Amino acid sequence: MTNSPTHIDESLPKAFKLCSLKKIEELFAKGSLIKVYPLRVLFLLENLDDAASDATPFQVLFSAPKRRFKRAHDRNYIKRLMREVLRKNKGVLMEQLQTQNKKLVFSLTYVSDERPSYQLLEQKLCKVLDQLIKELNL
RNA sequence: GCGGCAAAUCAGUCUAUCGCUUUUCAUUAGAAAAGAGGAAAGUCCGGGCAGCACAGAGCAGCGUACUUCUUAACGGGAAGGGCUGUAAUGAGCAAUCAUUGCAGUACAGCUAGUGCCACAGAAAAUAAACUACCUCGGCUUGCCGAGGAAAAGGUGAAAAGGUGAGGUAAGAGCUCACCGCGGUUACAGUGAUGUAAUUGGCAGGGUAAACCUUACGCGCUGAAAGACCAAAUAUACCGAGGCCUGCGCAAGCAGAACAGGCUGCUCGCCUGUCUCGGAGGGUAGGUCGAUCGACGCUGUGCGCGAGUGCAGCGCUAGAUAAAUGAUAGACACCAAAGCUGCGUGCAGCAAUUGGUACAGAACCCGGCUUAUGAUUUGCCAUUUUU
RNA sequence: GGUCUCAUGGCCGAGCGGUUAGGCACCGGUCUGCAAAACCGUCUACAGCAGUUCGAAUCUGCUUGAGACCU
Repeated sequence: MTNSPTHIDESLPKAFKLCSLKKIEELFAKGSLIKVYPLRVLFLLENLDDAASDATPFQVLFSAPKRRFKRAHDRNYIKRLMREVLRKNKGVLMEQLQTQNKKLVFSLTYVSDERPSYQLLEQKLCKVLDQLIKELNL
């Protein structure tokens, strides 16, 4: 998972997705909260063992509430957008995590009532990433 | 031109960059191929599939309800019949009837029983008699009493067959003609039903999307079903009390009692063996189910049709906190304003701006319902012009 | 994914085929120097669209919204 200088890795395969039910429950029970409207972020930091070297530096969960978006295709659209933005802007976060040998588990929840545009979401999500990196360095 | 209904087709396309899921290939890096819908939706029906249950019977419950057909099945679909509304035409004094077009139709049974029908009205279902009508009697001469009758008035959603004529004190299916309604018979039709003849003076208002009756159908639960792997396992532990009857030396057998099961209930059948209290352990996940099927397309035979037989070709998502996307550009289509032409609301033109619907598979099929952008065809209704 | 329930004024809530009770709130009045309390009065409703029926909040179908349960 080393980034070459010429080619920026913009992939986001399934290993980065948070699937374990136990981890999710732990996250929602103990996670810390950051709010950057229209996003709501819960996160949890872990020390990475040497044995689990193949593990990804972070795992993320995307969520769009059914309460606010009645139609399935609207929820899918929002989750796709969030994933798209994260995939393009995750580089800095990855580097920080790898140098500190830590693992981050976090969730992204969209809490507005309106369908977002790509540009708006990118701007907001970059703010979120900045804050996360600040938290890391504390 | 606008609106409605029905049927059919499509569901924006291409390029670049960066990504997602599955499969195949490759030692790796990576490469190639495939990747949402007509409704994937609502979950309103039906089936496959799976588990549990199932000697059998009865009761309850749920559903369906013109006929015939179609199908794996259906509450779906097709064809046909009846009924209702509406328009036109025709017959008739009228009541009403016939034909045609269009639209609708949850359309078994109130003549099995029970219930309900507010208000108004005399009376709301075994008929009855407020006003008015007729006869007789009385007198204060416009009222009272007795009787007749049920046509007229008014009420209501609905008033006890309708119209016309005869008849009568007045009237009444009281009688007659026609119409409507019911019964029977014959004929036609697989049948719903239709046609004709004959008969009944007419009895029996409506309501079953009121209880209900009749006929037919339905075992229950749904992929969070279920199977396998892994892991774990408790009919365990502690305390208190109890341990029935018969036979038998005993082991055991039989019975009783209790508990449980037969997933709506009962009969009936089967299984097990003590009760009370205390304390207290454990359930990360993975694989299959799961995508070749009542499958699709083409041709052809049968059938009015829904459908169905045969032949050929094709393989067309399989995810699992859940994949098919984002950005940029070009083209296509729609709308708006602009210019030109004239028949003044149409045609042509180049460029600009905005928009391109409804909506996301979650085991799989057959329907129904709802949402929705265009295009084409047919039918119906309406408006305007020639 | 599956199963089921509910919807009546601003809020709570009765009504099971015949003019939609009642309470709270709001508004107006009486009372008071002013207000509160009390009393009197007014206003505002059957989620929507069809059907059955003489008549529907109630019965039936479809739609919309809200909520609950099953791992």
